[in-house]
Amino acid sequence: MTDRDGPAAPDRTVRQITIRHVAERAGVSIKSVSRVLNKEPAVSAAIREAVERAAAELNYRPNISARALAGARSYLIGLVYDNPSSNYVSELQIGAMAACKRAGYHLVIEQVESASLDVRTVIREAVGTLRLDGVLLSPPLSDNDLAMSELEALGIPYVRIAPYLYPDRAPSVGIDDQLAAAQMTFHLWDRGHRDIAFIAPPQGHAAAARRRDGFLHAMAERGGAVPPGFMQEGAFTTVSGIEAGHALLALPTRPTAIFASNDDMATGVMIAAYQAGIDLPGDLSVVGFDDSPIARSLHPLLTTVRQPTAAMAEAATDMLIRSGQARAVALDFDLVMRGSVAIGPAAR
Amino acid sequence: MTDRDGPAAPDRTVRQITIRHVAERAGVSIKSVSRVLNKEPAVSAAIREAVERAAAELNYRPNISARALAGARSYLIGLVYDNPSSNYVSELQIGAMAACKRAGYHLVIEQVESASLDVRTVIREAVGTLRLDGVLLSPPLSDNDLAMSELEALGIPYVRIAPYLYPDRAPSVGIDDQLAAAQMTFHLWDRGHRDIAFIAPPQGHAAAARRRDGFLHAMAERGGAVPPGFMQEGAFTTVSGIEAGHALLALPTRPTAIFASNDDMATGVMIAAYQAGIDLPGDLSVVGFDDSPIARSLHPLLTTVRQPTAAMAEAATDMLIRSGQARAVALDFDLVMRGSVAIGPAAR
DNA sequence: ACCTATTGAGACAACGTTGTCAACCCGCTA
DNA sequence: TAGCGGGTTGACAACGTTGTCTCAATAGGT
Repeated sequence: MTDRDGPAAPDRTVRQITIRHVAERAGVSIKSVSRVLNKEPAVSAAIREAVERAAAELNYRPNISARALAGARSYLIGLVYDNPSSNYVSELQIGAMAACKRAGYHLVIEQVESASLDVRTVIREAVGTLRLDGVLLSPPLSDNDLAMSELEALGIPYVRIAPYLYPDRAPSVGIDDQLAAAQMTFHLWDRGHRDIAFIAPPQGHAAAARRRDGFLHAMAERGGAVPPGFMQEGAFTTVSGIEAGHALLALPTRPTAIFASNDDMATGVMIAAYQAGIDLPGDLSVVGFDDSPIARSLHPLLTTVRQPTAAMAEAATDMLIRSGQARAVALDFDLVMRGSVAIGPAAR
Repeated sequence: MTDRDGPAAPDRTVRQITIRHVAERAGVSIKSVSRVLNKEPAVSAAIREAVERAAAELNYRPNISARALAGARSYLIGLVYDNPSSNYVSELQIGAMAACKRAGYHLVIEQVESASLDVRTVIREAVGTLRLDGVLLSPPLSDNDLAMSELEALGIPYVRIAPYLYPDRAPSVGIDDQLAAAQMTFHLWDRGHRDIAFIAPPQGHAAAARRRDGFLHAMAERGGAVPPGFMQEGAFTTVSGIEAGHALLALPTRPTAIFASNDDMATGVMIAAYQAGIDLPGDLSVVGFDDSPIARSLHPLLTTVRQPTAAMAEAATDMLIRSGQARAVALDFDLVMRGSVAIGPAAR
């Protein structure tokens, strides 16, 4: 185990600056240093200042391993995800990292296959070995019973991001998917569309099912009809969007607007329209959901719903760090109006 | 600090299963358990087996904090990145995580603004506090002097992913960008294109500058001419691709093919072509570089160069974990032929 | 002036693992 | 039979921090 140190191996034996050095320089006990660093009460201003100066001068960084070993906190938050779009994960990470950085925490990421039993193992392994202070569960893991049970058994706090099922099982952060879908539907309606088709998320996909409800309720509220052929089922992929698009565009009475329950499927619809020689948005309006980056690369630019993904992760991480008692938190969403919606027949 | 435990607070006082429990159950000393777990030599088969059984029965997981504190290794690898495309980062993470998982390591991610002095702080903070065993530097940090100097000062091994500058400064993993660009250029040439324009990466952007060299050398080798107007400068964004595309398409002699040095700019070129009413790929062939997911969402599908991003990160992580002496490693790339290249004038 | 709270500070023992070193056992040689 | 060396094993002390306990000093009430 020591023969790993070749001639070029870096010198890992440099002694680090410890709390003891700081204590010595400040002329106090190590415990007082610890108190100052952890912002514990009952420290005089004089000692606090002396310690802070000494720490700054020595450029002292507490050793997280020692902290975790001695104390209760590991200063590590885990982000567990399956594999939704990379952009989505990336946004989550940005938000989570921002919150971590602010509080001196660090982010450890773990990927799992949510379908497999692997979930249990990965969580047990990561938590057991890393002593995470909390875990962020992102879709579709936010509704994964195995993951939640395991975390509960291990007694680790966790927050679910954009869950759908079991709303009160654990703290969560999300948006009101149903309201967002309804508002988008009203937008189409108000722009003069009546024949609106919907491409639903795959069966069983959680948060997204609420998008379908939002669409249907909004249509009902306005007194609009949704013929059976106007409800297509997708798989959240571009390809499934192309298929659903072709099916809808082949209908005897063609919809004047198509609401895809995510942006990838909306992209597919646009491709289908290109292929069918249909003018966008003149002959067909298309809207999506998520505001993934592709929405800004399409032609025309896609009108969609923006979820504050990064903010959601940030809020969730804060909840974990603060260990507050908050339950389900709903953040605001935005309807992003771009060029893919034109005036419909009823408003011409 | 203790009033954080509300009534609903999880019981974090559960004692974990330690090496001592395993030792007791196996009837050996804790040191022997440690030896077995670390696969040290000089352990009899009998003890090895007894320890392994006991550990499995107790479902024992070594505490990473204690390991890091007592020993030399923290079992933590850091991935530092600025913010290239989210897909790219995601691929890196997948590769790095795979290598980590295999070796019982975990991945900590840190984002920095490479332009700012922040780089130093983030690295010092993360390394100083986490005791990382190694750091993965991803573009554009792979060429960041500040980052490298800091890591060298700290004595932490690091591997650069897809670097360009200072090829021998530290171990690195990449592809041969110049060769890839040359091969793509030959591909266009061989399909009958002679008037080929190039949209270069922003000044100073590292690995990508080699793409420009590859293009120019390939053209020179075939005896082709590259008029000044055919070399445009982009900013790696879709918008800059649109601008460059419009500039190129407004030229008196229009190129029959455009080689954009990344996929986002190729997307922009396609949008510019749509807007100018130019038929793709009939009147204009377009190729990109990176094989980002958008390449598969465009219409027509984009021909591009696929970098084995995940494999690069995986190889880099392995190098870190094994602490081998390998230097610059070049992995294989692929030319992904899709529909965006048509037969050019010279081959008709 | 005395006693009692209250607050500030330090000594010391964890925490769970690995590194060091000494002791042991075995078979072999002199 | 004693001595020797290689291969195994275990005792014990780190590692750097926080939690607990104790003690001193100060303030407040009679």
